[in-house]
Amino acid sequence: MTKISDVAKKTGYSITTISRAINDHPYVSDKAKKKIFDAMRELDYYPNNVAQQLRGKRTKLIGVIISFITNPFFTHLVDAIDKTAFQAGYQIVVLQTLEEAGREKKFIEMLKKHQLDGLIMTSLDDDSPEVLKLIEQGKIVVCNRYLGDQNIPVIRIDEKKATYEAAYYLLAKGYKKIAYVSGNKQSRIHNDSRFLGYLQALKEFNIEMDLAHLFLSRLSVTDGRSTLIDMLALGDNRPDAILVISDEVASGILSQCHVLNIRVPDQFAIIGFDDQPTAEVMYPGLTTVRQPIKEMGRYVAEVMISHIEHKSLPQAPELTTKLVIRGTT
Amino acid sequence: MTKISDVAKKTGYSITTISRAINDHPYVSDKAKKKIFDAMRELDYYPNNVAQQLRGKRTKLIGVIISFITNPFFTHLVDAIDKTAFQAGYQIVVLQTLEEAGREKKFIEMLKKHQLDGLIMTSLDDDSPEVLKLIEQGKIVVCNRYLGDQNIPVIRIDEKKATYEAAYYLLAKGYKKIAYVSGNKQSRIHNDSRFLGYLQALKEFNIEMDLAHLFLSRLSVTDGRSTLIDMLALGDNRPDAILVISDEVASGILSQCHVLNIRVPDQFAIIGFDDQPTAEVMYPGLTTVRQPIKEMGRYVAEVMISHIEHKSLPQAPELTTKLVIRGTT
DNA sequence: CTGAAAGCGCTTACAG
DNA sequence: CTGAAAGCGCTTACAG
Repeated sequence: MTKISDVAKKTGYSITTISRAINDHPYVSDKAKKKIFDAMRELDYYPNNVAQQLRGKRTKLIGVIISFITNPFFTHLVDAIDKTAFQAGYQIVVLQTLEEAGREKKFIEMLKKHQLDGLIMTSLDDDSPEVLKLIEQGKIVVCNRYLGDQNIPVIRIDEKKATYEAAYYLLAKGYKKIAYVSGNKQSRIHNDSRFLGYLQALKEFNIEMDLAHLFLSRLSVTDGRSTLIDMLALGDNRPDAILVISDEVASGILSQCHVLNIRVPDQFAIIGFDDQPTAEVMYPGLTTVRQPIKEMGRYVAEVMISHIEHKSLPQAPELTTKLVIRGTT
Repeated sequence: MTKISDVAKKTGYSITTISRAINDHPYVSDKAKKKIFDAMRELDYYPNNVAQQLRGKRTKLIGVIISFITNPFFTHLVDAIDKTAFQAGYQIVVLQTLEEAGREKKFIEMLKKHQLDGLIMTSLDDDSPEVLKLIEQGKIVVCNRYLGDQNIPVIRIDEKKATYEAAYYLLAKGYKKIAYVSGNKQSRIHNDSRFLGYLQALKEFNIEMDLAHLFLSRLSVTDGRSTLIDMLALGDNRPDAILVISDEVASGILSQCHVLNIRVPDQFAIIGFDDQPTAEVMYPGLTTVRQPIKEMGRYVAEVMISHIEHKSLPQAPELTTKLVIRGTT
């Protein structure tokens, strides 16, 4: 492995001068620079980043914790974060928790061990004092969905408004029995702004929520399929419209409608959430709440980098959702 | 920032002993261990990984280069790689090229600068001597699709067989004009085993390929839509079946069929490639070539780690594709 | 079982 | 414009 002293030996300059040339320091003669860069090329020398870090204290690595990398919402978010970070000279490390206990902890350790300059978390299980301290220090930035302590700053869309508008749209169209399908757990539903937005719309139309129309912990395409079957089992009390907090689950429901010869939107209107690429190619096209993923990703990356570099924070953009109407409503 | 000397001061033991306790070295008294671990907890001390690396020469980071993180094929591959690597104590760094020149080069530099222990590449533009050397040294492992130098070891499915079987299936069903739609560029098609498999099937049925039925550089849903329109423009010479080397593009074609009221599979039979989650929820369900992504991901990770740790290579699994028949054929 | 000291490959304040 | 030396936070061979 060639190292800086090899370049020094080859050129006759000191290690100090080689280092300065590499780091674009002024006060290195052009003659020296040329000789040094030539030697570096010949030796195929690249400075050992680890040694540089030990001095400079920066890894130029930002961790991004997501639950599943196979979820398109997260890949689009990561994509936006990556593009912004890359331009600023940072590299993203995608860390998936798989919703397994222990993984999150391990990733936070990576931060504490200085493997990472900062950590962007799209979910947060552990809100222990140490983690809160890291958030305060700007080492951790939380974005997207966090349903815990309300004092923690979180970058997110106006979630309540998003579901309020979607439910309102259905109600205004005359649908009366609107089911709510979410990946969220029972225990956390009371803190969930998306659920609150749905409730508010119902309230404005003087409709009482029917607990039988609440379907929780529905995460996958398969869950979507079984959710439709659960709904049909309600007989006369079955919903006439479905607000699903995930395009993935919505696509399972819609697909199952084809299997069972149920007409959409005649028998069931369906609204999804996210506007993933799939929504557009489904048949009929899936009406869904589009999230400003790119804007959110860019902004959260900017905030993270400002913290790392001790710069002033960028101005917050408006993170506005939009109901995209297609064929399922 | 608390460091090892802080722990030493607090416990009264030497730095050496602290280090040994951390690294589970034998010959540290239980009494010392207890005192040290307690102090570590109290101080919220975590060893600086960067300093450890400078001694140990390992970052425990493996880079994975993909073109787009928003492509489900890659996320599933990354998922499988990640799971295997995580178990072995490695963390994955997902690097997307966005097919932009320069990014790949930058990522290879990360390897040379020792930011990464190894690099898994799912595509490879730069086959310069230095890169070939890194491949030989086992620092870089190539998997999936690489259409260049035939002497480079690549971990991949039997691509020729995969498309041969798909095309054969269509021909055996009586389809005569089979279009071939690929994301590949014109200039690389002659090295593309998938294309060769298609040709071979045609040959066995004594059918000459029609150049008008060859659609290249088709990468996105939108490309799929326009491809269908291009086909319709062929009038009498339009294909009766379509072999698409991407579920994404296939979903664009299928969706556009709905828009234009074209019956599938009556007027067009369609076969995709990958068996992405979307394939199952399309209407009708998309017939497609399933790739053994998990097995491939696991295996490529195992090979990478064996190289890094100078262990003997794992046995290669059979990477068998399978034609999954649904409603579009 | 424990510790002093060298060294990993760099950067940077200090001196010239 | 250039260089000798200290030091970043660890690990490990050597000595006890």
